[in-house]
Amino acid sequence: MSQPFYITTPIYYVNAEPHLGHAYTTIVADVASRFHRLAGDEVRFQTGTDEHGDKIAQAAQERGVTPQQYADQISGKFRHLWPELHITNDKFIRTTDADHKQVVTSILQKVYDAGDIYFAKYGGHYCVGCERFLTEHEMVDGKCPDHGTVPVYQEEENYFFRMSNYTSELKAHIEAHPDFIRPERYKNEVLAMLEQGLEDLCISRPKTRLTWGIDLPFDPNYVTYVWFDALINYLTGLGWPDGDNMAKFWPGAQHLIAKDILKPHAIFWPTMLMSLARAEGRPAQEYLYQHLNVHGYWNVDQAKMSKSLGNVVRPLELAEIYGVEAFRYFLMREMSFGLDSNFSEQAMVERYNADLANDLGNLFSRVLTLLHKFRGGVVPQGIIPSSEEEDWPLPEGTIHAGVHPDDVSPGSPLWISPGQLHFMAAERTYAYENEIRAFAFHEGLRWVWQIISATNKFVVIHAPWSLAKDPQKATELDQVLFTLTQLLADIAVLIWPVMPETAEKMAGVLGLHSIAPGMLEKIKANEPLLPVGTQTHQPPALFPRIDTKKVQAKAAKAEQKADTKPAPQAAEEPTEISIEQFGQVKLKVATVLAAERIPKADKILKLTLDAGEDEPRTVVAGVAQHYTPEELVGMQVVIVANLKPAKLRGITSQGMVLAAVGQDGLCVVSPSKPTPPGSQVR
RNA sequence: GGCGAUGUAGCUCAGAUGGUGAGAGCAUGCGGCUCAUAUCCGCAGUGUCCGGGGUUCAAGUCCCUGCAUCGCCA
Repeated sequence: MSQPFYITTPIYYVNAEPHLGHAYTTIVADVASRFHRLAGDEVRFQTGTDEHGDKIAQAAQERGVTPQQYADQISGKFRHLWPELHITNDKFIRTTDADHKQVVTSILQKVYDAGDIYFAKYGGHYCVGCERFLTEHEMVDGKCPDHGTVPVYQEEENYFFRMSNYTSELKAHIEAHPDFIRPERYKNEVLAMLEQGLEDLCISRPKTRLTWGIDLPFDPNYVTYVWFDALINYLTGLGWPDGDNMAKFWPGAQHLIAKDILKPHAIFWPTMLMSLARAEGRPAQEYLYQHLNVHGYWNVDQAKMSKSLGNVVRPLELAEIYGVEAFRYFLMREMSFGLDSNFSEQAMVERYNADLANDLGNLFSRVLTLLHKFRGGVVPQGIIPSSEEEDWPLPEGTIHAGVHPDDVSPGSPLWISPGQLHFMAAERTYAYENEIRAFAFHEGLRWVWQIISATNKFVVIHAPWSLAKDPQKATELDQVLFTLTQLLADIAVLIWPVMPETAEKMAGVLGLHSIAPGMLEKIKANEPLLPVGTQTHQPPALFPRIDTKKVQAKAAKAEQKADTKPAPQAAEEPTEISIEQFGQVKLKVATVLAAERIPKADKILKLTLDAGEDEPRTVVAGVAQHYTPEELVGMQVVIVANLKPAKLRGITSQGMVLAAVGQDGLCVVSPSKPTPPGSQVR
């Protein structure tokens, strides 16, 4: 347990809808939060929306609504997106919240009273798009280089914050705390800015130009500059000045941002905090945040994105297609934190198949199948040796099928004993923890995948299916299956911050009630997570492999469609398919356990089916106009069992019910005699 | 214009303080196993370490220079 952890994302400007960049930042914050919760730390995770400024006022005007209405609308979109991405923020703050206005006002007054804000005349070329004055040098042909518009020359009096006074103090702090800004490249960038010297910061806008903002407490003719307003949200959210959370969480404050807003966070904000500290007569150290974590951009490779969705490419849709968990994993694994990365559907599918389906999903599936086959799914007797050396005794000449004898006799480089595997996992868990704490998520996940890989190797080396053939080796088989099952539990815990739902699903199947703080410590201490005798369940396919050929074919097809504008509908309907193609469709008999109407949906019913699996399936069927729910209960139907789950009216449908489409209605297909649920149909 | 970063196998990238034969993952080829989601394990490669100069007994690793890409600042 360490210091309470306070992580913030930027508050997102409501001039645009949420996109990949917002999602990434927020997912990173969520992963860090979850990791710290797992480590037993107290955690507070805050995100929100920034709602003041010229641009918002303009966008609202264009739509004929008030700025507040407009802000409410976009802010709501952010707020509702996060739960869908399995994000667990403790606080969602808005700069239009009353308490925030209060805090900003109060801080401005303090800083003003302390003499760090002064009034001065300023003239310059103001660009509305940039919301700031441009220097002569910045303009190209008298226009703003970013917006291509001619700035307006304006002379006005404004309030300025004495930022320049803090230049050397900030520089000293950064030099004394090398990880104040990380990764290092951004620290260097900030030092370079400081080297050039800071100017004072204009922190006001006259109301003649803008009214959508927070009034300056010492001059009602002005509103506060958006950055000065926005940054303070990090304090408001904790109940500044004297809320309980303030004392508890502010000392462990860490901010998370994308590189484009480095300057406000690395320069404006610390100097504001130093000024506030000075105004309160406290040391600056008490007010400065602990870390600023800076990440790079996602370059969306349009060419490699799905064409199946048409020409508009929306990375967030990939989360719907391949699952939120895989989406989170991909973002965390693919980007070297701090650097730019490329985002493409192809890269995501490759990671999905290689890391999630082949390595993790398949490991989970094979180990549990073995456990069920040979030990009834019960965790057998076994131990974790107290040291690598004192390993469980290895039978002489243990040679198993699957590998060359020379390669895997005990002592050879490829050999892994149960003790070695456990110790290796413990060691990698330490490494993983260090990387995650340092925001090197991609590195952290690499360590976890080393454990997964070693566990797969362990399966082959010890070949439980061979051990099972020899009754003399029952103890050895017990130990091997014990070890493997414990490793699955370890892995579930380790991936929880990134893929919480998957981890919990794994835990459930393993008979582990929940994933709780303290488990990380157990793994590091080589203590088993699953008691001997624990009953496990049949494994589901965590990440069904994605057939890349199908995806490509689909993409190609969609591309054709896109090329020839009026899509020739009937053109591609293959007249014949192969038996293999048909074999890919898994049809099963299922019994309807329950059926219910869905509010506001007159065509579909929500069915709960027994398909001979551990848990009942939910399938949405479009039969409401032809069957009453009562008629269906108890009836046997045929379902497509391996259909990709789809969301209909907010309900995830895991398959579809087959029905004959006649001239006057639908008729559900049913076996002609009662058949055990789960029976194959072919 | 100033400053900085990056340029290493087909792809994505690791490679403090210069010193045994240049690495990982993915993709590729070959072999093995059959518990598993046609998955897993093993083996095998290929690289002018951006080009050119230099320092050194020794340089992806230091210096200079050129090119390319990107970023920051003006």
